[in-house]
Formats: sequence, structure tokens, C-alpha cells
Amino acid sequence: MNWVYIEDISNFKDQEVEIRGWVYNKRSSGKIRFLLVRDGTGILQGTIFSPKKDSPLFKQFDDLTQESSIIIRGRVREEKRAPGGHEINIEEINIVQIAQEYPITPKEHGIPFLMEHRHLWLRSQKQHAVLQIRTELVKAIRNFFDGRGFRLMDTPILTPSACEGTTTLFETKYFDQKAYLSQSGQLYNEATIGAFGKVYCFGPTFRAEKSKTRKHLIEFWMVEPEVAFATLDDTIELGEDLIIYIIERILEKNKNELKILERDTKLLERIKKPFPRITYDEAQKKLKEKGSKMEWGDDFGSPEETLMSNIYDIPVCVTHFPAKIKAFYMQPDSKRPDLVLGVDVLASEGYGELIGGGQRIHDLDLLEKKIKEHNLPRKAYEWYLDLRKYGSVPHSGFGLGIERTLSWICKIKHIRETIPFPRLLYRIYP
RNA sequence: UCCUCGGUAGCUCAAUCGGCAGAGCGGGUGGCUGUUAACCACCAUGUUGUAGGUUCGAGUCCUACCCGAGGAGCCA
Repeated sequence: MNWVYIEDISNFKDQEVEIRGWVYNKRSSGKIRFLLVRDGTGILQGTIFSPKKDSPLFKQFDDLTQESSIIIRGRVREEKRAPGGHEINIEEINIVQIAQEYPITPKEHGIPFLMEHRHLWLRSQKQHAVLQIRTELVKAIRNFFDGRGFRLMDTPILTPSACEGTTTLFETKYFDQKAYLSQSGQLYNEATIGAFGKVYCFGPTFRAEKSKTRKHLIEFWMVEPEVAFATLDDTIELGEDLIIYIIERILEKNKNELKILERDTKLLERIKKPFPRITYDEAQKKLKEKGSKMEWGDDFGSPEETLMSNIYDIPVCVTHFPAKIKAFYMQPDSKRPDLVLGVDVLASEGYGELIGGGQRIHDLDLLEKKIKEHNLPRKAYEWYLDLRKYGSVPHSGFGLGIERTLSWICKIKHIRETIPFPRLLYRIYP
């Protein structure tokens, strides 16, 4: 018999097929029974029809519990009354396992309970839809960079010291030395561009910050392109192109998932290039007018990010930040040395920073000076300084947070639902 | 780390002034030939987060602790 997946069911009209999956729900009405089966690709309604009450199929149906694993066989029909428009007349049920009483019922549950059952919660429709979009998002990102000739460079997760020094790192043992979990692959990719020209890394990132908000994960995924000879403007344009490519791709491939999530796709459809650009100076002034207490020299707070996304209905690029609120490697603006050539791309609809990046310092003397100013251990950065000794070039890049981007596209309230097993402050189970 | 809120049946919640701990879902039993989180009838379900205190009497008041949620700072 023909084992098929539910997503392909419309190709098997009036044919005998086999479906392997789990009981999503069941209903009965006297001599007709309805079985909703889930197989990871969709949900299909099966019917059992019998004039006799003591039919063996009915007995099997009655034994089934929510999430029991089964293999069913029968003929596929088009059926307007069935959810999804297709239905299977069940002729045979093969019970793989009768599930114990399933904790997640088709009613409401609280967040603590669902988080405790994350391993099962993934089976629910909305969670399934978000993660389905996640796989498409990752594929889109890879296609985008591969299609533009970027080389994938996997940067190390175990690193000998702080990449940026400022944020908190997870410390671990490396035999008889200390090591830290990576919080960015950027510095390493500033080396690989010397070998490959344009590169990207895509991997997990760890931040031991005690952040407890809907925008933070302790472990998250980030894609970081880096391009030799690229300026700030080049990197902004690359970021815009990437975001637009992702959106177009998901709008095309994930119509069904976006519908399940009740996402208003009009807000995504109107995102076009170029994104509005605003300097830090202008942004600070504008925010002050709108009632923010932010002074020149302060970094954007959460209320400021929200204010910004109320002003614009597509993502906005903020550039030219005060040097003192940004990382040591950022290239100063030649006209205003107190500013750096950095960019933050803030999402629309209040989803915060999607991209952070900019142009890096390529001058050896300047970089040495900055390392000293930031009290960083010079020895750890010897290799990084080497890159400025042997054919140094202006170069730029950025990092885009996968989960932030996904929560924005799906309009999910909390970032914890955008990764199968979120690592959060105070939660590492399951 | 700080601020705010919460913890009662498997789940979601209710319980008036401190006075018998209860409803829906889920589970069980029966009914129904097109259900859409089906419906109808009946049945069972409790260390009220933990420890102590006040009181004739505590889910309710007090103290400490534990766990969780929302937010801030920091960031992608």
C-alpha cells in the first residue's frame, strides 16, 4: 500500500493510501465516527461508517486516545465538509501505541504549563506553524548568501576569550584552560574575508546576560555576513536585500502557516527597499520630541525602540552612533570622530533590533589605541591585529538574529516560541 | 540584579466579611448517520506551592522561603 504524507493528499484522489501519524482529535455521532490524524505535514479527517454498532473498526476507534500513534488505510475523497477539503474513508486501523492521557488538551493552557511540556507543545498547530516558517527562514538565508557568492565559514563555538569584552560570557573548562561560549563569529570572519572575500557564518550564540524579556534568549542563532572592501552603505544595502528576500520567500512558501498564525500579511507585503535611514543625531532629536527622556549619548532603550517603530511602518536603519555606546572595533566617521559607522535595523511593529553591524576599523594604529582604551588584553587580540598588518582593507558586516526576525514575521508575542527548545533565564528544561 | 503580579482537581479558573473546596475541559459510562475545540445525560477526581504564626475556625490574614509570569537594564 501507498504510504503518503498528508501535504500531498490532493494528488491521491480516489486512491487507496496509507497514512502514518497521530490522533489529533476524534468525534462520534452514532453510526459515523470522525478521526483527525496528524502526520507532521498536515491534518486529515478520516471517517468510519458502519450500519452495525459492534463493528471491529468502531471498537478500535473507541480505544484510541489523543496522540495515539496509528497507521490507517483507506480511500481518499474530495469532501467539502472536511477540514482541508479532503477526507479518507478508513478501512483499516493499525494501532502502533495507545497514548496515555495527553496533558495538552484542545483547550487553553497557561505558559508555565506549556513551557514545562515544550517537548509535546511542539505538536500543537501554532507552534508547528512557527517552526515550519523557521526552517524556511533558514533556507532563505542560506540561499540568499550562497546565491551571491558568499562562502560559508563556520566559526568556533569554544573561544579563548571575549570577542567584545563587554557582555557576559558563559565560561567552561577547556582541559586545563578556560574557554568561553561564542557570542559572535564576527572577529573570526574578519580573518576569513582575507581568504575568501565575502563570507557568512550561521550558528548558535550564547549570552550569559540576566535578560528576562520577550525579546531575549540565552542561546540564539545568528547569521553574520562580512565583506572585504565593503563600506557602511554597502552593508546597509546588503541587510535590506536580505530582509526583503526573506519576507518575499516566506510570503510565497508559508501562506498556510501565516494563516494559522492569523498574521496580517499586508504589513509584510508593503516592505520595500530602501528602508528609511536616520542618523543617531536625528533619531535622538525626534525621540525627544515624542516624549522620550533619552539624552544624546544614551543608547536606545526598549521604549525608544517601540517609539521608533510607531513612527515607521517598515524597518528603519539608524546609523552613526556615538562611539562610546558601541563596540571597540567600529570605524569612526572621518567627519565626526565621536561617531562610528554603525547601523542598527529596527523592525516594524515593535519587534526591536533585527540587525546590528557596520564598518570595522582597518587601521592598525587606531585599532591598537581602541584596544588599549577598552582595557582589552592585547595578547588575546594579537591575531586580530595581524589582519591589519597584512593587506588590511576597509570591511563591513552585520549580524541578524534568527529568532527576532522570526517573531517579527510571525508576529509572535514572545521569542521563546521561535526555537524548538528555548534556553531562558531560569529555564533550561526540557 | 531591580520592580510588579501570581501559585486551589490532570488543565483553565471560581470560592462574597475568615465559616461545608466547585465549575468547564480532559478521563470513565451510556446515547446520537456529517462532526468541525461536536453535542446530550450520568460518574469519579484535592497534602489549596513549602514552613511557621494569629484565630473557636485559614484557600482567604501575618512572616519567611521556594517556584513561575510580566516588565526594566543589556543586547541580536
